[in-house]
Amino acid sequence: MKQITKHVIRNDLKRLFTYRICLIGFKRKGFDRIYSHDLGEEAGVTADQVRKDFSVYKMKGNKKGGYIITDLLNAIDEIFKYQNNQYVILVGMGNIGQALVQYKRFILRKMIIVASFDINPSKQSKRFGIPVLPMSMMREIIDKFHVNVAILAVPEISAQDATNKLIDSGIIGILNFAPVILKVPDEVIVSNINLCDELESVIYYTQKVM
Amino acid sequence: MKQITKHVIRNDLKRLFTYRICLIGFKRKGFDRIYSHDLGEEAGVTADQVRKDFSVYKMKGNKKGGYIITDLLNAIDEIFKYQNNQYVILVGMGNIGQALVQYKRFILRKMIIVASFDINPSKQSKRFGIPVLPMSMMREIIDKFHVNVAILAVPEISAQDATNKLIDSGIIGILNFAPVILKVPDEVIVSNINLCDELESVIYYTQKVM
DNA sequence: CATGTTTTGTGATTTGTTTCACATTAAAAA
DNA sequence: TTTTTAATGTGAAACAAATCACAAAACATG
Ligand SMILES: NC(=O)c1ccc[n+]([C@@H]2O[C@H](COP(=O)([O-])OP(=O)(O)OC[C@H]3O[C@@H](n4cnc5c(N)ncnc54)[C@H](O)[C@@H]3O)[C@@H](O)[C@H]2O)c1
Ligand SMILES: NC(=O)c1ccc[n+]([C@@H]2O[C@H](COP(=O)([O-])OP(=O)(O)OC[C@H]3O[C@@H](n4cnc5c(N)ncnc54)[C@H](O)[C@@H]3O)[C@@H](O)[C@H]2O)c1
Repeated sequence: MKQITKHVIRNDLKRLFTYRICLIGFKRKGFDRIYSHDLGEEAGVTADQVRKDFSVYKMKGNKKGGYIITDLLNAIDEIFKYQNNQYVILVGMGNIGQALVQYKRFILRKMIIVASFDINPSKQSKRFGIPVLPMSMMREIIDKFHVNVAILAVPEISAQDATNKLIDSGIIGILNFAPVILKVPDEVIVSNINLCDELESVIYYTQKVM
Repeated sequence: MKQITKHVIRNDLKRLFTYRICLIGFKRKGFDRIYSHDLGEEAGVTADQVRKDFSVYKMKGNKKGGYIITDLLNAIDEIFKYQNNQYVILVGMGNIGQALVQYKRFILRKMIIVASFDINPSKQSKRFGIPVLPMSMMREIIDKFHVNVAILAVPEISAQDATNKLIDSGIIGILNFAPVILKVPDEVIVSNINLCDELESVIYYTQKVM
């Protein structure tokens, strides 16, 4: 077990995701070229930052002519290896879990929730488009679909237990919604979503402004 | 309208939130003092970082004796001004909106969703513990409860429209779940939650590991 | 009461990220 | 064809964040 749980997603990678969303938007509007300036405005960063990011990943544009959108999208896809669907599982079919399994955009981005798990048998009988299974079936599903990543949406009190079971079953990446710092081995990636913190931050900053 | 939408929550502030969660946990377990080392382990950062953060905000501990947990919690509360309840509204009572209005932890942290809004009249008749109102009542509620901050959970296509209406009605902080960069005036704070990006990042990092 | 140990507190240093400045290039205009 | 303009590309500089190193304090021990 590691002492320091790193769950930091590099900022430039986050920006690449943003760029991709913006680029898809521009493409849909009929553009096939884009200037760093315009992409920056849309993505909420400076043009310098855009060019620097592209420079780091060796994406080339045309002096005076801007960047070709499909080239950029291909390059980004290459960085993130988007050939195949990525299968994930979800644990905890409560309020937030049920919202997530119905989120269409995951599928658009080739991330498929193949099954969800819950200790509560009454959840297991409900229909959400994907099967809701007992915890005992976790390993079987993980092996069958070669799942590496899980979304964790169980109550705080159960989060570490569920994490242990996930790691035991072969999971090496967790998107964690419980406001808890999970103890995991070095090689496991954890990314924490803490909506209270986010909302509180916004409140904090609005009060600074006034 | 500003070109560069900054919606960055400073890193040390985020850590303060984490520290608070951990400190509350320690307190509940019966501790009243804590060493930077132990807090760091729980919070997933180094002991150095903990001490540095506290040093910046002038929170003092006792050489050899560690920090007094209630002192730290009071100091953090002071930084974030936690005397009063903070009222917020939510727009878009779809899958994610419904999960959020039922999230108890917001209330624990004194953030109260006083009302939600939806264009769909069929949502307006449903019961979720808080009223679901038509968009036309937004200004009235914002004024009545002195609301500054909104949670935005409408489809991407409606996000900018809804944002304009929110800002028009006096909102100056938005927690945005739509995967869209919102155009807002300089003084408005936007914090974007992009769950696709987060999940994709985790997948990306797990594939790097292998 | 001196000595050793543990822990805080913080300036100095290192590392990482963003911005700046400008050379380079390609297209458009003269 | 030459000049001007508008863009990219990237090393250097500035800035920000994290880590290091160690002095200072407090307590424990003999
Ligand atoms: N509701 C929200 O909007 C929201 C927002 C942010 C974070 N969260 C966090 O997400 C988590 C879930 O929140 P929720 O509101 O959906 O809670 P919930 O109580 O509605 O759902 C939790 C689900 O997890 C299941 N569960 C409990 N222990 C389990 C275990 N050990 N293994 C498998 N399943 C288990 C329960 O049966 C239940 O279906 C919590 O940690 C919460 O803090 C929720
Ligand atoms: N479902 C998820 O788990 C999830 C996860 C992350 C992000 N999101 C994002 O959150 C947003 C909502 O997702 P969802 O799954 O809840 O969608 P949804 O379709 O279930 O709900 C959207 C709700 O917004 C209402 N609405 C539409 N236009 C409106 C407007 N102009 N003003 C007020 N209300 C309006 C609709 O009536 C509906 O009730 C989307 O942008 C989505 O990308 C959803």
